[in-house]
Amino acid sequence: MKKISVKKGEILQHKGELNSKVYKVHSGLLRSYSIDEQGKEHIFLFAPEDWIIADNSAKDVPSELYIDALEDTECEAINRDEDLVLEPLKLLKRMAVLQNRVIMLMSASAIERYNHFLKTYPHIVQRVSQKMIASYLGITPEALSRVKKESHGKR
Amino acid sequence: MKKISVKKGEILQHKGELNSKVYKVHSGLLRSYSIDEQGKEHIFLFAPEDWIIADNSAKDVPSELYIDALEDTECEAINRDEDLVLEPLKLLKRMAVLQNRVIMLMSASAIERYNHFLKTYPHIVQRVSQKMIASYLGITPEALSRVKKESHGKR
DNA sequence: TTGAATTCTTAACCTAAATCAATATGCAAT
DNA sequence: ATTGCATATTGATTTAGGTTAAGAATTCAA
Repeated sequence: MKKISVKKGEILQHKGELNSKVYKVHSGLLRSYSIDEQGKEHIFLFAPEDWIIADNSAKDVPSELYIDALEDTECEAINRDEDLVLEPLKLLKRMAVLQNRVIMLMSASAIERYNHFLKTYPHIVQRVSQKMIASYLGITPEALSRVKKESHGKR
Repeated sequence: MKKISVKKGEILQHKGELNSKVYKVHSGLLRSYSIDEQGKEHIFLFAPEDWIIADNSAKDVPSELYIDALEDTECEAINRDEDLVLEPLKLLKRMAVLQNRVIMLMSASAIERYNHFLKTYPHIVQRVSQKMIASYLGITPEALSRVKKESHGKR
């Protein structure tokens, strides 16, 4: 358990690392993301204040995710087994978030996912670029731009 | 913690239930799935022997998933807080599975997801219908049928 | 402050997968 | 065996979202 300061843009953890840590954000904003074979980024999670972010790969397997800072951030690095003991309830919350994410990706259209994101994470919306939101939603920035126009029309 | 026998087709748990249980499968095969607004089923998870299956919604929130049996199944119902204490490592494994699922859904094509599924769950492939696999992959049975033809050609 | 670099938007076009529809195959229950 | 029903395949068509490209708007560094 140690305090860490990360500046905007700094990478806290790379894909492929072995004993990855769990980060508890005190202030600022972290994100985790993967890069696929075509070199495209896919944001897995945003972690603002009081969130916990980590790669969840099995411990004996190289991590899948990068973690970096979207804002200057103060956080705390925790070992994965410690985390399990210290904050079991937060872990369940993270499971809930992930479950929701899978369900949305499987059953909702781009517009629906966008509106759901606006509703669920209004505080994050204001702090990140459209590009980041698109990446989180699993669509291109162009598609998001179009989706927003449609949403406007509806209100 | 109590033993339960479920026959193929029986629903163990409905969407909307409040204090949902965690099921540990001893033999047989369970699945969890959601049904969207258009009435379409989306399989969230297959749970064969030794797997654990549950809805992961926050405890104070109605569950999102149905759980039913794809084969006659013997399993054990566990309270969610008990589960957390009894099998913390399995819980981490489930997180790993979910993370992978999100990454696949966001960054891989239907063919890639199918091949990944074949490689990762060869034992499940033989036990469920194409329709079920398609539903798990987030595509239609028609699309899966086409994808398989392509895969054949490539080998 | 100004130039360079991202980011955002818009448009035209393209492609993967969905939808719709028809047939074929398998399976369960009498 | 025969009926009925779900599953699987195949083809034609549609559609959501991707790709490419170009211009406008912001952000950032010097």
